[in-house]
Amino acid sequence: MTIRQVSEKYGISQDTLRYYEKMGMIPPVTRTAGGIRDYQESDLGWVELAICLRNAGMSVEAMVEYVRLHRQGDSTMRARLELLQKQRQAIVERRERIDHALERLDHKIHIYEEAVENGELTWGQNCSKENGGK
Amino acid sequence: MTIRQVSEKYGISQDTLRYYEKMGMIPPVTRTAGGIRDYQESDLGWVELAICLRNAGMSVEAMVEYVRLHRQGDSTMRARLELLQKQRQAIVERRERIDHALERLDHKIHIYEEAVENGELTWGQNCSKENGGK
DNA sequence: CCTTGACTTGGAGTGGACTTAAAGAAGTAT
DNA sequence: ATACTTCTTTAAGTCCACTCCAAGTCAAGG
Repeated sequence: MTIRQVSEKYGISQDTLRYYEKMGMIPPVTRTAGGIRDYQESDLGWVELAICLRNAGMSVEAMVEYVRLHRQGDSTMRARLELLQKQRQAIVERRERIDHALERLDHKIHIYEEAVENGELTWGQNCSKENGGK
Repeated sequence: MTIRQVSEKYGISQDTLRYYEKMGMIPPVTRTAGGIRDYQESDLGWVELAICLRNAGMSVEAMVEYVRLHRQGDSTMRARLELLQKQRQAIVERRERIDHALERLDHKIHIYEEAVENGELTWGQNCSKENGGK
Protein backbone atom coordinates (compact mmCIF):
# COMPACT_ATOMS: atom_id res chain seq x y z
CA MET A 1 0.00 0.00 0.00
CA THR A 2 1.38 3.39 -0.97
CA ILE A 3 1.54 6.34 1.35
CA ARG A 4 -1.23 7.96 -0.65
CA GLN A 5 -3.54 5.03 -0.11
CA VAL A 6 -2.78 4.89 3.58
CA SER A 7 -3.35 8.61 3.80
CA GLU A 8 -6.77 8.23 2.20
CA LYS A 9 -7.68 5.15 4.21
CA TYR A 10 -7.15 6.91 7.52
CA GLY A 11 -7.89 10.48 6.57
CA ILE A 12 -4.49 11.70 7.64
CA SER A 13 -2.01 13.61 5.46
CA GLN A 14 1.01 12.02 3.82
CA ASP A 15 3.14 14.57 5.59
CA THR A 16 1.83 13.41 8.91
CA LEU A 17 2.50 9.78 8.07
CA ARG A 18 6.09 10.62 7.20
CA TYR A 19 6.33 12.76 10.30
CA TYR A 20 5.13 9.88 12.51
CA GLU A 21 7.75 7.62 11.02
CA LYS A 22 10.55 10.16 11.23
CA MET A 23 9.78 10.86 14.88
CA GLY A 24 9.75 7.14 15.65
CA MET A 25 6.08 7.00 16.60
CA ILE A 26 5.87 3.96 14.34
CA PRO A 27 8.74 1.64 13.38
CA PRO A 28 10.36 2.18 9.95
CA VAL A 29 7.89 1.34 7.21
CA THR A 30 8.64 -1.38 4.65
CA ARG A 31 10.12 0.04 1.41
CA THR A 32 10.28 -1.05 -2.22
CA ALA A 33 13.63 -1.67 -3.88
CA GLY A 34 13.58 1.97 -4.95
CA GLY A 35 13.14 3.18 -1.38
CA ILE A 36 9.45 4.03 -1.65
CA ARG A 37 7.16 3.27 1.29
CA ASP A 38 5.08 0.14 0.79
CA TYR A 39 2.93 -0.29 3.89
CA GLN A 40 2.34 -3.88 4.98
CA GLU A 41 -0.39 -5.09 7.33
CA SER A 42 1.91 -4.74 10.29
CA ASP A 43 2.81 -1.19 9.29
CA LEU A 44 -0.87 -0.37 9.03
CA GLY A 45 -1.40 -1.79 12.52
CA TRP A 46 1.14 0.65 13.88
CA VAL A 47 -0.34 3.55 11.98
CA GLU A 48 -3.77 2.74 13.34
CA LEU A 49 -2.44 2.50 16.86
CA ALA A 50 -0.67 5.82 16.51
CA ILE A 51 -3.78 7.57 15.20
CA CYS A 52 -5.96 6.02 17.84
CA LEU A 53 -3.75 7.02 20.74
CA ARG A 54 -3.05 10.48 19.36
CA ASN A 55 -6.80 10.95 19.10
CA ALA A 56 -6.98 10.29 22.80
CA GLY A 57 -4.37 12.96 23.43
CA MET A 58 -1.35 10.75 24.09
CA SER A 59 1.86 12.63 23.31
CA VAL A 60 4.16 11.91 20.41
CA GLU A 61 6.93 11.54 22.94
CA ALA A 62 5.20 8.71 24.82
CA MET A 63 4.48 6.84 21.62
CA VAL A 64 8.08 7.21 20.54
CA GLU A 65 9.23 5.75 23.83
CA TYR A 66 6.82 2.85 23.49
CA VAL A 67 8.05 2.02 20.01
CA ARG A 68 11.66 2.37 21.13
CA LEU A 69 11.08 -0.16 23.91
CA HIS A 70 9.18 -2.45 21.63
CA ARG A 71 12.04 -2.61 19.19
CA GLN A 72 14.41 -3.57 21.96
CA GLY A 73 12.57 -6.83 22.41
CA ASP A 74 11.00 -8.92 25.14
CA SER A 75 13.19 -7.65 27.92
CA THR A 76 11.35 -4.33 27.86
CA MET A 77 7.95 -5.87 28.28
CA ARG A 78 7.53 -4.79 31.86
CA ALA A 79 8.60 -1.26 31.04
CA ARG A 80 6.14 -1.14 28.18
CA LEU A 81 3.35 -2.37 30.41
CA GLU A 82 4.11 0.38 32.89
CA LEU A 83 4.19 2.98 30.15
CA LEU A 84 0.82 1.86 28.87
CA GLN A 85 -0.70 1.87 32.35
CA LYS A 86 0.56 5.36 32.99
CA GLN A 87 -0.84 6.60 29.70
CA ARG A 88 -4.11 4.89 30.43
CA GLN A 89 -4.35 6.76 33.68
CA ALA A 90 -3.73 10.08 31.94
CA ILE A 91 -6.40 9.32 29.37
CA VAL A 92 -8.91 8.33 32.03
CA GLU A 93 -8.31 11.66 33.73
CA ARG A 94 -8.81 13.47 30.48
CA ARG A 95 -12.12 11.72 30.06
CA GLU A 96 -13.19 12.73 33.55
CA ARG A 97 -12.50 16.35 32.77
CA ILE A 98 -14.48 16.02 29.59
CA ASP A 99 -17.40 14.48 31.44
CA HIS A 100 -17.32 17.28 33.93
CA ALA A 101 -17.37 19.89 31.17
CA LEU A 102 -20.19 18.07 29.43
CA GLU A 103 -22.34 18.12 32.54
CA ARG A 104 -21.79 21.81 32.91
CA LEU A 105 -22.44 22.45 29.26
CA ASP A 106 -25.63 20.40 29.31
CA HIS A 107 -26.88 22.34 32.26
CA LYS A 108 -26.16 25.60 30.49
CA ILE A 109 -27.75 24.45 27.28
CA HIS A 110 -30.84 23.37 29.17
CA ILE A 111 -31.19 26.82 30.70
CA TYR A 112 -30.74 28.48 27.33
CA GLU A 113 -33.32 26.25 25.69
CA GLU A 114 -35.87 27.22 28.27
CA ALA A 115 -35.01 30.88 27.98
CA VAL A 116 -35.29 30.83 24.21
CA GLU A 117 -38.63 29.04 24.39
CA ASN A 118 -40.07 31.40 26.97
CA GLY A 119 -39.61 34.38 24.76
CA GLU A 120 -35.94 35.14 25.29
CA LEU A 121 -36.57 37.75 27.97
CA THR A 122 -37.43 35.98 31.21
CA TRP A 123 -33.83 35.85 32.23
CA GLY A 124 -32.56 39.36 32.74
CA GLN A 125 -31.22 39.50 36.26
CA ASN A 126 -30.10 35.91 36.30
CA CYS A 127 -27.78 36.69 33.48
CA SER A 128 -25.28 38.32 35.76
CA LYS A 129 -25.13 35.19 37.87
CA GLU A 130 -23.91 33.21 34.89
CA ASN A 131 -22.52 29.75 35.57
CA GLY A 132 -24.45 29.47 38.80
CA GLY A 133 -24.80 25.70 38.58
CA LYS A 134 -23.40 23.98 41.67
CA MET B 1 -9.78 38.18 45.57
CA THR B 2 -6.36 38.94 44.11
CA ILE B 3 -5.00 37.33 41.00
CA ARG B 4 -2.58 35.39 43.16
CA GLN B 5 -5.37 33.90 45.23
CA VAL B 6 -7.39 32.99 42.17
CA SER B 7 -4.30 31.44 40.65
CA GLU B 8 -3.79 29.29 43.72
CA LYS B 9 -7.46 28.40 44.05
CA TYR B 10 -7.64 26.98 40.56
CA GLY B 11 -4.07 25.83 40.04
CA ILE B 12 -3.60 28.01 37.01
CA SER B 13 -0.87 30.63 36.56
CA GLN B 14 -1.42 34.35 36.98
CA ASP B 15 -0.11 34.76 33.50
CA THR B 16 -2.78 32.47 32.16
CA LEU B 17 -5.48 34.37 34.02
CA ARG B 18 -4.32 37.63 32.50
CA TYR B 19 -4.05 35.93 29.14
CA TYR B 20 -7.64 34.66 29.35
CA GLU B 21 -8.84 38.14 30.12
CA LYS B 22 -6.80 39.81 27.42
CA MET B 23 -8.05 37.36 24.83
CA GLY B 24 -11.63 37.97 25.89
CA MET B 25 -12.24 34.42 27.11
CA ILE B 26 -13.69 36.01 30.22
CA PRO B 27 -15.21 39.49 30.51
CA PRO B 28 -13.02 42.25 32.00
CA VAL B 29 -12.32 41.54 35.65
CA THR B 30 -13.33 44.00 38.35
CA ARG B 31 -10.47 46.31 39.38
CA THR B 32 -9.55 48.29 42.49
CA ALA B 33 -9.23 52.07 42.31
CA GLY B 34 -5.55 51.53 41.54
CA GLY B 35 -6.37 49.30 38.56
CA ILE B 36 -5.47 46.02 40.22
CA ARG B 37 -7.63 42.98 39.54
CA ASP B 38 -10.05 42.20 42.35
CA TYR B 39 -11.99 39.09 41.32
CA GLN B 40 -15.64 39.02 42.41
CA GLU B 41 -17.85 35.95 42.58
CA SER B 42 -19.09 36.56 39.07
CA ASP B 43 -15.53 36.88 37.78
CA LEU B 44 -14.67 33.60 39.46
CA GLY B 45 -17.66 31.98 37.77
CA TRP B 46 -16.28 32.95 34.41
CA VAL B 47 -12.81 31.76 35.28
CA GLU B 48 -14.18 28.43 36.37
CA LEU B 49 -16.18 28.09 33.20
CA ALA B 50 -13.16 28.92 31.09
CA ILE B 51 -10.97 26.37 32.86
CA CYS B 52 -13.65 23.73 32.71
CA LEU B 53 -14.28 24.12 29.00
CA ARG B 54 -10.61 24.47 28.12
CA ASN B 55 -10.04 21.20 30.00
CA ALA B 56 -12.50 19.61 27.66
CA GLY B 57 -10.57 20.91 24.67
CA MET B 58 -12.82 23.78 23.65
CA SER B 59 -10.83 26.42 21.79
CA VAL B 60 -9.98 29.85 23.09
CA GLU B 61 -11.60 31.23 19.97
CA ALA B 62 -14.97 29.63 20.71
CA MET B 63 -14.94 30.89 24.27
CA VAL B 64 -14.10 34.38 23.09
CA GLU B 65 -17.03 34.29 20.72
CA TYR B 66 -19.34 33.10 23.47
CA VAL B 67 -18.27 35.89 25.79
CA ARG B 68 -18.56 38.41 22.98
CA LEU B 69 -22.15 37.35 22.34
CA HIS B 70 -22.94 37.29 26.00
CA ARG B 71 -21.84 40.88 26.44
CA GLN B 72 -24.10 41.94 23.62
CA GLY B 73 -27.12 41.00 25.66
CA ASP B 74 -30.29 38.97 25.36
CA SER B 75 -30.65 39.34 21.64
CA THR B 76 -27.77 36.93 21.12
CA MET B 77 -29.26 34.17 23.22
CA ARG B 78 -30.19 31.99 20.30
CA ALA B 79 -26.73 32.37 18.80
CA ARG B 80 -25.14 31.44 22.11
CA LEU B 81 -27.34 28.39 22.41
CA GLU B 82 -26.25 27.26 18.98
CA LEU B 83 -22.62 27.87 19.80
CA LEU B 84 -22.89 25.79 22.95
CA GLN B 85 -24.67 22.98 21.15
CA LYS B 86 -22.00 22.89 18.50
CA GLN B 87 -19.24 22.80 21.07
CA ARG B 88 -21.07 20.10 22.96
CA GLN B 89 -21.11 17.99 19.84
CA ALA B 90 -17.36 18.42 19.36
CA ILE B 91 -16.69 17.45 22.95
CA VAL B 92 -18.90 14.36 22.70
CA GLU B 93 -16.90 13.28 19.67
CA ARG B 94 -13.68 13.81 21.54
CA ARG B 95 -14.97 11.58 24.30
CA GLU B 96 -15.88 8.88 21.83
CA ARG B 97 -12.37 8.88 20.44
CA ILE B 98 -11.03 8.65 23.95
CA ASP B 99 -13.28 5.70 24.74
CA HIS B 100 -12.12 3.96 21.62
CA ALA B 101 -8.48 4.46 22.54
CA LEU B 102 -9.14 3.27 26.07
CA GLU B 103 -10.66 0.04 24.84
CA ARG B 104 -7.67 -0.59 22.68
CA LEU B 105 -5.26 0.32 25.42
CA ASP B 106 -7.01 -1.93 27.92
CA HIS B 107 -6.85 -4.82 25.52
CA LYS B 108 -3.14 -4.25 25.03
CA ILE B 109 -2.50 -3.88 28.74
CA HIS B 110 -4.36 -7.11 29.38
CA ILE B 111 -2.15 -8.97 26.94
CA TYR B 112 0.97 -7.49 28.47
CA GLU B 113 -0.12 -8.43 31.96
CA GLU B 114 -0.58 -12.03 30.94
CA ALA B 115 2.73 -12.08 29.15
CA VAL B 116 4.58 -10.64 32.10
CA GLU B 117 2.94 -13.14 34.46
CA ASN B 118 3.71 -16.14 32.28
CA GLY B 119 7.39 -15.46 32.42
CA GLU B 120 7.77 -12.74 29.83
CA LEU B 121 8.69 -15.14 27.05
CA THR B 122 5.57 -16.94 25.83
CA TRP B 123 4.90 -14.31 23.24
CA GLY B 124 7.66 -14.27 20.71
CA GLN B 125 6.04 -14.75 17.32
CA ASN B 126 2.90 -12.89 18.27
CA CYS B 127 4.95 -9.85 18.84
CA SER B 128 5.20 -9.12 15.18
CA LYS B 129 1.44 -9.12 14.88
CA GLU B 130 1.22 -6.23 17.31
CA ASN B 131 -2.11 -4.46 17.58
CA GLY B 132 -3.98 -7.38 16.11
CA GLY B 133 -6.99 -7.08 18.40
CA LYS B 134 -9.43 -4.92 16.45
C1' DC C 1 15.05 9.95 -24.50
C1' DC C 2 11.82 13.11 -22.39
C1' DT C 3 8.07 14.45 -19.74
C1' DT C 4 4.72 13.75 -16.09
C1' DG C 5 3.47 12.89 -11.66
C1' DA C 6 3.98 10.64 -7.36
C1' DC C 7 7.40 9.77 -4.48
C1' DT C 8 11.89 10.99 -1.56
C1' DT C 9 14.61 14.01 1.88
C1' DG C 10 15.92 17.76 5.19
C1' DG C 11 14.61 21.81 6.89
C1' DA C 12 11.92 25.88 7.47
C1' DG C 13 7.27 27.73 8.59
C1' DT C 14 2.63 27.76 10.99
C1' DG C 15 -1.03 27.93 14.61
C1' DG C 16 -2.64 27.45 19.14
C1' DA C 17 -2.00 28.19 23.84
C1' DC C 18 0.42 29.66 26.80
C1' DT C 19 4.97 31.58 29.20
C1' DT C 20 8.63 34.63 30.11
C1' DA C 21 10.87 39.01 30.11
C1' DA C 22 11.41 43.91 30.82
C1' DA C 23 10.15 48.13 32.66
C1' DG C 24 7.46 50.62 35.48
C1' DA C 25 3.62 51.82 39.15
C1' DA C 26 1.20 50.88 43.54
C1' DG C 27 0.45 49.04 48.10
C1' DT C 28 2.85 47.37 52.64
C1' DA C 29 6.48 47.02 56.36
C1' DT C 30 10.07 49.36 58.78
C1' DA D 1 10.79 58.07 53.16
C1' DT D 2 12.88 53.79 51.69
C1' DA D 3 12.86 49.27 50.43
C1' DC D 4 10.29 45.25 49.11
C1' DT D 5 6.80 42.76 47.09
C1' DT D 6 3.20 42.38 43.93
C1' DC D 7 0.96 44.16 40.70
C1' DT D 8 0.59 46.38 35.80
C1' DT D 9 1.55 46.44 30.57
C1' DT D 10 3.35 45.09 25.91
C1' DA D 11 6.00 42.21 23.36
C1' DA D 12 8.82 38.54 22.42
C1' DG D 13 9.76 33.55 23.21
C1' DT D 14 8.58 28.52 23.76
C1' DC D 15 6.52 24.11 22.95
C1' DC D 16 3.94 20.85 20.44
C1' DA D 17 2.26 18.80 16.49
C1' DC D 18 2.04 19.22 12.45
C1' DT D 19 2.40 21.42 7.51
C1' DC D 20 4.65 23.23 3.68
C1' DC D 21 8.56 23.88 0.62
C1' DA D 22 12.60 23.09 -2.42
C1' DA D 23 15.33 20.11 -4.68
C1' DG D 24 15.96 15.78 -6.16
C1' DT D 25 14.67 10.46 -7.51
C1' DC D 26 12.00 6.93 -9.74
C1' DA D 27 8.51 4.34 -12.79
C1' DA D 28 5.45 4.61 -16.64
C1' DG D 29 3.65 6.58 -21.06
C1' DG D 30 4.57 8.84 -25.62
